[in-house]
Amino acid sequence: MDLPKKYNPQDAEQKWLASWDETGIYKWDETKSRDESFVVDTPPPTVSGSLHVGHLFSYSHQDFIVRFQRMMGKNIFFPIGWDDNGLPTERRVQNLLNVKCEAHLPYDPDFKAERGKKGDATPISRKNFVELCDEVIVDDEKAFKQLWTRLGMSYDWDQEYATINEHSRRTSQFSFLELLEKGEIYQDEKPVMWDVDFQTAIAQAELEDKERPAAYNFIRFGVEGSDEKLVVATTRPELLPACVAVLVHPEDERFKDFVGKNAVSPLFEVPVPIMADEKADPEKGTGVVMVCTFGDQTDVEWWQAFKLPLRQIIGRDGHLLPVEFVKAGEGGHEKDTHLEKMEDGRDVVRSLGAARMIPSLNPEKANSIYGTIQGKYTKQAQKLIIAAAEESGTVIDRPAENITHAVKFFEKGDRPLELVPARQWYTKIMDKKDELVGQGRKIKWHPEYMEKRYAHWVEGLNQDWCLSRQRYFGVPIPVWYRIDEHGEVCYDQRILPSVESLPIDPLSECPEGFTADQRDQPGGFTGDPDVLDTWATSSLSPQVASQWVNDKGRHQKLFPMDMRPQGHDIIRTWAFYTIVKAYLHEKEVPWHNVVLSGWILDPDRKKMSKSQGNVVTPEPLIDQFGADAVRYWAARARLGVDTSFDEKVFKVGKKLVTKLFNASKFAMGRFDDVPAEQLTPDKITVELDRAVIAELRPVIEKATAAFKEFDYAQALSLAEGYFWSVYCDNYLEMAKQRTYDEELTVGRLSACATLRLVHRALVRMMAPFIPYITEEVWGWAYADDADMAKSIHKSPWPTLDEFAAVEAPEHATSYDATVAVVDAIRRAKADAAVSMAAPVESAKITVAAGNVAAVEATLDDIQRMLKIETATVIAGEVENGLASVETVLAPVPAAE
RNA sequence: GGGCGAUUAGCUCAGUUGGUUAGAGCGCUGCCUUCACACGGCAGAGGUCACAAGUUCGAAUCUUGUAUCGCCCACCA
Repeated sequence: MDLPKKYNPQDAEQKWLASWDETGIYKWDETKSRDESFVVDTPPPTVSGSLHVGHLFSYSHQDFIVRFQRMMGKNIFFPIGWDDNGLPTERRVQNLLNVKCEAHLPYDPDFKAERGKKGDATPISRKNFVELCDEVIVDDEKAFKQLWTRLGMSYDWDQEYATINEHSRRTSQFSFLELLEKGEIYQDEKPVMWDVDFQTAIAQAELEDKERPAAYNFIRFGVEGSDEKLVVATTRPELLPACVAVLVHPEDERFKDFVGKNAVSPLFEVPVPIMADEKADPEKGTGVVMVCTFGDQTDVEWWQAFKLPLRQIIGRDGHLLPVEFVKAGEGGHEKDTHLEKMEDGRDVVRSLGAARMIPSLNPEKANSIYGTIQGKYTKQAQKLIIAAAEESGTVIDRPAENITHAVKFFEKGDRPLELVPARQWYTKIMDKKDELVGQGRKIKWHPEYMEKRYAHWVEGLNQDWCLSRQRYFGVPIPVWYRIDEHGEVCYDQRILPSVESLPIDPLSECPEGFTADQRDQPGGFTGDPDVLDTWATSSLSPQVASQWVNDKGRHQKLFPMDMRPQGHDIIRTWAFYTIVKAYLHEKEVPWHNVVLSGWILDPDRKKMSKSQGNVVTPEPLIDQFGADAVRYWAARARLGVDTSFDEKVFKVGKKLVTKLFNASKFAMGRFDDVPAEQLTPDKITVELDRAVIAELRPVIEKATAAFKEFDYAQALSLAEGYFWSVYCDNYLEMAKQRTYDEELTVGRLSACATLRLVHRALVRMMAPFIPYITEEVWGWAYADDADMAKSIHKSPWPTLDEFAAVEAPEHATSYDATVAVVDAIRRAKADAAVSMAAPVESAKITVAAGNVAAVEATLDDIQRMLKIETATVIAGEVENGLASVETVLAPVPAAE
């Protein structure tokens, strides 16, 4: 065998990628049964995001498990998708092509965008915009594909999908329509969490708390028919004009007498009821809370509970809306909007925005003050209100107290969320929290404690899943509405598309039976302008990959899936919503296992992320260390554990690759001239060889068990430990002298068979982690074995059966006792500062009585390894129960 | 404030159901140019397992509490 002197990872990567592609070893076989398959719900990476080493890390984890399952004989379904749906792509297209989407515009089939266009953004229709997104992401997806391929991901590229492509849109819209029909989706108009910059509603899962400085302002409210004052503490004085009530705790003696009366807000002089409620905390602020529409979630709850009027002053763009204060108590003017009970029991805000009249005792003054804040952002309005209050001299009770408190933000947003009443679509989840927790329990989480995070999230949900987003690049909500003869949109008269027609864009396509010129006309129709939350589509990744909509048989074969790999940060979104969808559609769990990777932290233990500016880009790493070494680094981290980015580990990986290359080359060179047919387990007759195989058995057993439980890190550690220490450092050294025998003696045959069979097992145990070098080495000797496959990655995972014909060593302690003796002699040589190859004239070896026979059984190998002329083994007291040795070194030959 | 996780050698981490002197890699020190590999080998130094109390014949491992760090949730008057 003529083997190369050095291993070059780059060359090997190119060579084997081409080979794997050509032979199609990673292809899913559609004809195999579900039982024989292992099905993965791969996370589609956000293609417009930047790649960093964290991606290499977590994606490698999936591949370890998949490659193990493949070697276990499973038919692997390992698709790959691209998450190109949503805001990141939308922003990229806007910047790159200088366009903006205006949903109401008609589709222009001839529109062409130019890159780098200057000047004002060109307004285009939603359909045009989506088409541009499709174009832009092609390049991103190429870059990702390149990287995943090089990393050695064993994807079946025939199963590629994208979350915005036609199939995903069709699947997502189909899901929407099916759940609508089942009554699991409804439309409602109520206060929602609203981002004033993105101008869209968002869901609870997209919230992020941020600590912000604020100040308690102590503001005096008057009490009707009394000279007394009630002092309210508020961090949001700008909402004073939106105040609809004042609340105190029912048991609070200080305020008992006020309940039932009216308070009068300062500056605007709006009479509002003083009410009692348990939720008003006497300890907080002054114990008196003003209810505004809307300062926070509690305001919404009080507003609903007490049927308070709606005084919406914050607009969807974050500016203060125009309102008019009118004389209070003069009938006919009270046009505040209210919450109404619908026939189906839901509460709905009626006549939204129709009335912006607020009753005041002094409308002239109120209008004058409001005039200074109308149209301003909330922050400016706040300053102006405080200034006005200070100016009046009677409103401020005492100086403001500075505090910091958590404020809700959209996770991608820059300004706090507002609560704004709006018509949105929801998926019902509040009514099935218990069932959803139950579904989580049916799934195995790796690591296990992650299940609690899921359960806590579900238990803590306080609202249904808001599905609609007021954005452009996404899956359109497939609904049209009738418009009545007065031009009013009738939201309860929905027109739904047929399943066959999906996907549709209701803004550019007409419902059946209508023509385009009836759009937005009295008696005609209008399309729902919103798109679905990206999670509404991402949560269908199993159904998208399984072709649920198009091929029920195929879906049956793949669903529920075996494994969902993902980050723990998106348990509340991706994992949760996927569980929701699977439950709502099929009362099923989407997968049996979730495996959660940790994060990569920079050396300062901060999460690596683009916004922190501490990312390490992946390609140079692979260039420098090779894909195998990068994967090795990933494999050392257990699931769920955050890991710091440590370049030393890449070096260790590279060393392992080199060691495997060299050790393989050497080992194979030792048995190369013996026909493989002769190197069978039954030829392993020498005590040392049997002892070494006895050491291997538990390694195979434990690594297999660990891998079955998704603990790849443990499996690697076992294989690597055995390879380096037992195989290389000890066994190769001990057995190689026997392989130098000129005759094919029984001893040489036994050593060669051991070297080959153990090596053949070890290299397979490392194949899931370092697929390139193992494939390279495999090709040298084992690709033609009858019980193996051409590719190591299609060859069977090692089992004890392969060594069943090897008898156990005569002495149970053979290996340990032998190594103890070897170590003792090595120590003696090290103490004498001579080479390990230095000859020893005689050695008197003392071991525990029980080990004498064991050591004698391997003494010949020990002597040949350490060049010992004569050796005697005696029983005696030894420290640590191992071995001690007295050696007489041979005289050093005179230098020539 | 509630929950989850972590705390083991200078650094990065293993330590499976409590069991003899707590491990690995890197780094460090000394030695060995041994015919697979100097991207190597051998040997060595280095730890009161965060702290305290408890259970036990025996605790890094179990219980309780404390401290520090990380994450998630709640807290927005």
